[in-house]
Amino acid sequence: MLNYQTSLDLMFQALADPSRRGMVERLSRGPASVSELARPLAMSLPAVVQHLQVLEASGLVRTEKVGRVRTCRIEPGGLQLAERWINERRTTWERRLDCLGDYLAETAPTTSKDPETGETP
Amino acid sequence: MLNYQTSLDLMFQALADPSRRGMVERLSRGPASVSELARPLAMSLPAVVQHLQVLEASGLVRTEKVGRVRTCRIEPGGLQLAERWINERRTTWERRLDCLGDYLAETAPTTSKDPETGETP
DNA sequence: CTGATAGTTAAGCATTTACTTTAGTATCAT
DNA sequence: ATGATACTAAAGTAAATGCTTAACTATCAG
Repeated sequence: MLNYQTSLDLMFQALADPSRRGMVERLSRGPASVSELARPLAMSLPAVVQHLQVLEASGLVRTEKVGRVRTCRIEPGGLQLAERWINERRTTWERRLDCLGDYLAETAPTTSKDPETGETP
Repeated sequence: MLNYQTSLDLMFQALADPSRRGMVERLSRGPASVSELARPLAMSLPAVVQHLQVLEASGLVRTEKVGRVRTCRIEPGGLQLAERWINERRTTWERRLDCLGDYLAETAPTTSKDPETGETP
């Protein structure tokens, strides 16, 4: 089991490549084989498989081989980790802005002008 | 102006490093100078500045130099792009699951579970 | 069995990344 | 003016990344 930081590293790293994001987009519309994933991409099959390994390691995609075809699907809830991190940043930042708003409203309730220059920035 | 794909590349790439995420976390609690950002990190100051350049290029952070100190702050709405992409994937995937649920319910309404006993045969 | 399909393994290579050190340049306090 | 502070610029490096090609292994259809 990987720790939180490493999981986020792998997840964001996996999403940082347009081909890999393309694969995730394709897979969120339904499962696909490796060759199906490869078809729209301008690269060799081994390259696609390597991208796929990155996606699997990140927990975004799960694959399963039956016969000679490997079927790839979205790992449900795989994106949750990234989503959570982003939401935490947003709320921390928004809460801070609220406090700042309170502070400004309290300190200078009437001044929308710079008292030095008399200008509105 | 950068296109959508490149912006996502830069954003996710920027978030894929724990030091940079640490800086973003610090900055979402309020502005900081370069040295303040560097303090908790086990690396040289130039390294921190390089990370900062990645964050600026990604649109997550804005910096401004006054006198000899460069003040760094979160770029409001910088995370929106990543957030939007993730949400789009989630909804696409969830909608698909709904359809699949409909399909299963229609095709085999009685075979997955006995609604009386709750048992799976 | 034979050939085609689907994927795998391994090795190599150019580029990018994440640092480092060393040597600066402004700015500020005294 | 002098020294300390806060960066900045440049160059070098080890490791990671994103590919490639070539050769190989299963599986399936006829």
